[in-house]
Amino acid sequence: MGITKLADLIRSDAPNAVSYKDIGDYTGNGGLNLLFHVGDVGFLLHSPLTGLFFRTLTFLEHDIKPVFVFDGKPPVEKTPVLERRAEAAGWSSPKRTGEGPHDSAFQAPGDAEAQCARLVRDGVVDAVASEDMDTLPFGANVLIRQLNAKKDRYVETLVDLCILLGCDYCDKIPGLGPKRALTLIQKHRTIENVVLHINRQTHPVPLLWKYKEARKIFLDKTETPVTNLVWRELDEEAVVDFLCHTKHVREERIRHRMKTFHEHRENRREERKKEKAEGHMRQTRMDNFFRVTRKRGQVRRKLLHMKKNKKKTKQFNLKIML
DNA sequence: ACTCTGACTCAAGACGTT
DNA sequence: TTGAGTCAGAGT
DNA sequence: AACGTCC
Repeated sequence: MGITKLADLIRSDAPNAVSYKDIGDYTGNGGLNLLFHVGDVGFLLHSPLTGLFFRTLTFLEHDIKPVFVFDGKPPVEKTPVLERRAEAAGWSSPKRTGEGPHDSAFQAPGDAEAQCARLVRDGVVDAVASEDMDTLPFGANVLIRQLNAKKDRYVETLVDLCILLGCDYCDKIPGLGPKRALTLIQKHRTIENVVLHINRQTHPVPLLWKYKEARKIFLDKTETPVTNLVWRELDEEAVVDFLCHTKHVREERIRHRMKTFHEHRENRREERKKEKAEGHMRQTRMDNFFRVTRKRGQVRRKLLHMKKNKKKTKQFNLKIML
């Protein structure tokens, strides 16, 4: 679990920091947007895999190029869990829990989350959507965008706040919840200072508190192992082969989706050509996106976070927090 | 009065047809 | 299973 | 919008 309370805090104390955008608003800007996903290898072993296929095409149709990172952990012991989840989703549990395409999947060394953050930070990708793609991405998939250069200070502040809110890497100060944490951090900036100003009776600092280690994990600036991602076009035959022949998905379904995908793409191509012919680059929706984002004047954090959010049916929303 | 916590509940994917 | 949302009760 | 199917 990530820092769940952060979502609450943002909702209550910085509602303006969130704006909702349709996924379509990213389309048509030259198709250069990258979006980023974290997944579990286990998902490739089971039925939701089909969903992954469909969703990926939806991304592509919006000029979003997804990058998938899978946790390197062996899914073996997790299998029962995944099966149960699959059942909960209304599917019969798959019989073949064999081997997924590990070799074709990119596995992140160490913590995938951290890896993702690094890729964003280094500008390799634009944004991160974390957690399964199956369940709704949420709190943990809030990942950071545009924390370059001078803004690092704010990142540090945010990190300290998150540690106070409670993260996976160290204890928190009991009795110190979101409200007080925010207030204290705003006032004192760092955990060290906060600690000096709290009532140690009512809010005892954990013994051997390893918040510095946690901080280090968050702020870790070391290597970005995967620097050069290579974009490969969709290989229809390979997909069909894997999904249909190996996983026994009905081929017609896949082909059909693939067909609409190509049609969609063709339409867009012509549209773009037509626009170009007209000569005038009219305001793209992307411009609007930035304008909206920037116009938040007094925001508490000069960070840009992105959050992917899914709505009932097929519409995707993006939350952008400044 | 405000804040924190824990215990509880609830839902949960994508497509196509009707 | 997970995570989100709500509520009651204890704590400040 | 609701529902059944997907495997």
